[in-house]
Order: sequence, then structure tokens, then C-alpha cells
Amino acid sequence: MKEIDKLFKALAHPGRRELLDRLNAKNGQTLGELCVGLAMARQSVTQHLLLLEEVNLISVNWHGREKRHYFNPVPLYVIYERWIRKFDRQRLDALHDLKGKLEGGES
Amino acid sequence: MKEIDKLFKALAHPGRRELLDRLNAKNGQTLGELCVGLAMARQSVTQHLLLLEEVNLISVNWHGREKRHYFNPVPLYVIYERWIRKFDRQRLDALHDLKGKLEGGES
DNA sequence: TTGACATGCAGTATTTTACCTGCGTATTAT
DNA sequence: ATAATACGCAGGTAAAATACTGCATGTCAA
Repeated sequence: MKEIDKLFKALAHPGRRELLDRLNAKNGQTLGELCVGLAMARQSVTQHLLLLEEVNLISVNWHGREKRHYFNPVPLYVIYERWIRKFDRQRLDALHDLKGKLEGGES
Repeated sequence: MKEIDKLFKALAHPGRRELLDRLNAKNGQTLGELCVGLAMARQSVTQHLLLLEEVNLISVNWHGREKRHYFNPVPLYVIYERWIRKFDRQRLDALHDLKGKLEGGES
């Protein structure tokens, strides 16, 4: 399976995207911290984190018995550049401009 | 399930992304055309197309007995604006600049 | 009107994903 | 040394996603 396929799959789960959100808000959190407030067993969270590791969206760092997690946005950049951007960037820009005009209330 | 969740799920399947690619290359293709060269039964392709319809990534148009499909990139734009872009745009821009410099061979 | 074609609909098998429970191991603190 | 803590590992189950087969329906062309 291609890397980009795994990447999209990794992003397909709301829980995993939330984990990325939380690491983006506060980097270097441990597994225990990341489990707080989630309706999931610790072991399930571990599986999600491993998946995110595999596609390089997070990296880890051991400090004694603690495993600290760090968010890496580069794969998202790859998705944007190689996949989203190629779909008629001009059309998107035009829509963006239109949206701005409409919201801005310009005649 | 939230709209953004369904959107990410819809993009998680390589076959569905290929369908979008093919429609982007040539808009207005029928189900039959889209099936050519795919290692899938027509009925499976239908299911994928319906899923893409549900999240508004494609729209359809009947002409007699033919169902024509059209790609709509707006949801991708939404993903970029509401999800990718929020992750430290500055960091991404910096990486982009760096990449450009390295590739450009600037000292 | 009849046959070919484009597609829909229903039911089912297979595979993958998500999640859990139970137990084991290494590290830290007392 | 012992207990508490932080986490890994293995296995099992339930649900969801994927893909199929078989048949029905509507449209077009001769």
C-alpha cells in the first residue's frame, strides 16, 4: 500500500484527528495525558498513536517510563501540495475570492 | 457523524480518489466509462460514486439512460481551509521556502 | 415491439477496522 | 525491596467497509 493511501486512512478517523489537534495545542504529551477525556481504553489510543507514527504524523521520544508524542505537520503539507492543490487551483482561488466578496458585502 | 468526518472517510479509499482524478481529467463521464480499467464490479463503483455524491465531491446529471458525473473540488478546499491550514501555517510556509531554496541550489 | 444497453436494487460474503480484556515489563518513588 | 506508575503485548470480538452475485427497471434503436 502506497504511503499516501496510508496517510489518508490515518486521517479518516475522527479520534486520530483529535489526537493531532491536541498535540498541536500542546506538544510532547504522554500517552496517559492523551487518554484523558477520551472515551476509549488506553490500549486503543496506543493503536491510534502507532498508526499516526507509521505515517509520520507524530514522532515519539522516551523519557524514562514516559513516551512523549510530537506532532509533525509535514505529511499534511504533502497532501495539500500533491493532492489538493492539483485540482484546479485557479478554480479554488476564484471561489475563495468570490466568498470574500460575498462576505465582505461588496456590491 | 459530522460532515467533515464523512468527507475524510470518503477520501480514505484509493479507488475513490482515483475516480476523482479521472473526473478531474475528463468531467461528465458516465458510470460505464468510469468502470473501464478498474478491477471492480460496476456495482462496487456505483457504491463509491454514491459515497462521493453524499459528501458533495461529485454531482450527477441524467441524460436519458446515462448518468453523468461531475467533480466538485469545493469540499477539498474546505478540508484545506478548516483543517490543514490551521496547523501552523507559518511552519508550513517556512518549510516550503526551505524546500524551494534547497531545490533552487541557492547558497 | 423487441433486443441491446445503462443503470438500479437487494442480499450476502469477505476483509478490515476499532475496541476491548487480561497480563507482562520496565521505571520510579518510598 | 516493594508498591505504584507508565506503558507494551497478545488475543478475541463486534462492527464497519468493501466487493460480489443475481435480478429488476428504464431507455434507446432497429
